[in-house]
Amino acid sequence: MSQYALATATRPGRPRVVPRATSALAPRDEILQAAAELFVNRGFAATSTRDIAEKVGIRQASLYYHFEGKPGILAELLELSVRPSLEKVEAIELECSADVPEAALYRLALIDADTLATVPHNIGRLYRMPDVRSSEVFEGFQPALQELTAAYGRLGAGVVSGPVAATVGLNQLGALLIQAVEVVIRVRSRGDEVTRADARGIAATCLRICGASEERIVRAAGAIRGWDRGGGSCG
Amino acid sequence: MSQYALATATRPGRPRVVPRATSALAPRDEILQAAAELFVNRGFAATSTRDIAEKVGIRQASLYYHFEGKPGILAELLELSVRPSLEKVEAIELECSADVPEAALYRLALIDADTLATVPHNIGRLYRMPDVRSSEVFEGFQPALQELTAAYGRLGAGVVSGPVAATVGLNQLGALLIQAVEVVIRVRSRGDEVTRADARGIAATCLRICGASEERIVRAAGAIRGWDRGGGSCG
DNA sequence: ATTATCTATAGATCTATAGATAATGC
DNA sequence: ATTATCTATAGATCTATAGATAATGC
Repeated sequence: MSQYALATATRPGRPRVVPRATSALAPRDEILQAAAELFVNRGFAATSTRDIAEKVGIRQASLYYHFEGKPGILAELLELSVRPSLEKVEAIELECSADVPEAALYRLALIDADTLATVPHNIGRLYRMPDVRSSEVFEGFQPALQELTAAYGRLGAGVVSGPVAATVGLNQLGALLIQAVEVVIRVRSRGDEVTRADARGIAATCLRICGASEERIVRAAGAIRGWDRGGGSCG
Repeated sequence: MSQYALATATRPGRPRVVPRATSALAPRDEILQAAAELFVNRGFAATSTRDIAEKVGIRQASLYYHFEGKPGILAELLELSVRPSLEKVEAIELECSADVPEAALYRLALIDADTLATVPHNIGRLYRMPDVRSSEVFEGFQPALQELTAAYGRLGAGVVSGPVAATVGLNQLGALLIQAVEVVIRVRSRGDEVTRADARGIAATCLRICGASEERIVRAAGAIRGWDRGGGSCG
């Protein structure tokens, strides 16, 4: 045996009946990938555990070594597409919503849009699918999603100007803003890519929805750039 | 027996094990209603024929007297949500696209938005669901949908002004316009109603997407009013 | 006779478990 | 010993058909 272990290093465990392609992914991640693509393109309920296994190149029963069935796989995929937002929303609210509320909203929208734009196989769609929404797994995520909507609402409320406040109710504002961010999902569904520049455009749209002036928007975008470099404090 | 047949007139056929509620609907339509609600709220693949039958109050096997299974029911629902548009698109294009293209686009968008707004249980969502899109039934509707997108593209192309034409490709324009109309589906999914006024606003949005001036939009909306009263000719 | 249901059920999935097996790693 | 697979299969749906039955209508 050479001391230079190759990428194709053989793993422990009985070999697959269809030999593994030289995939850099761990088996668990291979399964997540395959499931993501099938769930998004054919539907969650329409995808059987056998479909997933076939795509990976293993036997149906072998899935259960890595996951507790289809619901377990779904749970992990849902987690992947919201964790980044949830992790950062609290920090963003604390950091700077008081003095520059529009910067905070811009930042949250940008992170969200970016996550949705880069997450594999457009799994942001899962949240929109009725078979997912009515699954037991989804119930566990509902509180987190509502909290996220509420955060958008609070941040938006700090930005809104008089005429906007008169038109759109505060409890609708959060939903409206998330809606705007989720354009990313729709664009990707059409097969188009969403660039970092697109994401900034979407974040700006969120501020416009709140009635922010173009000047405030430019300032908010500028504040972000400082963040990305320096990190943390709200100059 | 009285000569005054009641609405609850007994029908031929063996009685149901769960007696019919006094539904004005024909059994076939009862099934369509129940299926529409389940397909949209739980998903097509996630809904079994037994679920549908239960909701109607009949036995699972009895569905097959009225439909050729789940796909047959789906086909009829899909039909319901596009037939009005398809029926009228040709007439609209012939009537007046040459002299007042913006009126034609406005009219088509309005009819579409109105259909999507009033169709029962928001069945416009079906076209967006991956389990539906990958079903065999859906393939049959794809040509009609593409033709509809193409019609939006042609009508839009007659309206676009220079700066818009420079930005958005002509083959994308149709998709973009349909996208705008389908906001109706999204709004209804949120639980909100879509009024006739909302539909007019969406039709106007379509013209704005093409870069039409507010004046042209007002004129287009006015032309419609003439139509609704008089019918047919393009003054 | 016609219509609209019913009951019963075969056959096709689909999920999930039990237990065997073939690798690596120590 | 540990890990990751395999084979085999029980039990739970789910779809779709065959044939019986209970109404109305003529």
